[in-house]
Amino acid sequence: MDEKTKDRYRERARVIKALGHPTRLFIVDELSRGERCVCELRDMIGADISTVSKHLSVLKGAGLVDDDKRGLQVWYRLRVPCILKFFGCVEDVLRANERRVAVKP
Amino acid sequence: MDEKTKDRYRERARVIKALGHPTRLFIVDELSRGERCVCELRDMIGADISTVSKHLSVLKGAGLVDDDKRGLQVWYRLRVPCILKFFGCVEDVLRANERRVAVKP
DNA sequence: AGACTATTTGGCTATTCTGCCAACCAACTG
DNA sequence: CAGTTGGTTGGCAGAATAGCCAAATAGTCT
Repeated sequence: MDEKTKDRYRERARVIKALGHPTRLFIVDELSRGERCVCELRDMIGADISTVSKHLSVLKGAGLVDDDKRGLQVWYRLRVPCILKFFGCVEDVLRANERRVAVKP
Repeated sequence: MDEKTKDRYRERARVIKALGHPTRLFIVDELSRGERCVCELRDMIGADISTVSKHLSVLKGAGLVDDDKRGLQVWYRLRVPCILKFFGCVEDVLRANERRVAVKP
């Protein structure tokens, strides 16, 4: 595998890794319903605002969300909605896993 | 957010996190073309076989692949093919990112 | 200007993840 | 049965992540 191909996989992994955290997954889910400001997200998540802000910057760095300052608040929104379709597939995996546990204990 | 909802996000994140590594992404991509044994994957990846084996066990733990021993070799295959559709979306994100870099340097 | 609010950044510790080596296990071969 | 091959597991050192606090920044309001 040449270096350029490896780089391509690295970039892809970076995008996916950004989704691989419960809090960031929640944020993406929430943003799928519309724009949210950081303080709204912090209230829903219940973590320190600096923690929420860092999660948002991971999502932004991966190109998954965009932000936009209006007055004192910063509003975030989803940049690439197709992500959401993927969540259905993740649910399929989880359902299959539940069956697997039931069948082979 | 109640504890049950958090757990649900944790499970989803675990599945996605399993995909968030260049090597594992490569493996999934390769398995989308058919079954592969560990030694074939090791040759393509060029890492120690124990490293490849551990990546496979992460994927298996997440319910993304299944394995099956035949003779000396262990063959792996994708368990939930819908994953592949997602990769198209990841590419969309990367293309959008390239545009972003071009526009705002 | 000074006080106040919303958010980001820096820094730190604790935890998790990676990848290599060595040891081990399982199935085949002579 | 001894030797060989293909894979997994345990252990460890180094890298990357997460989350909190404190400090810095940027807009608003008086």
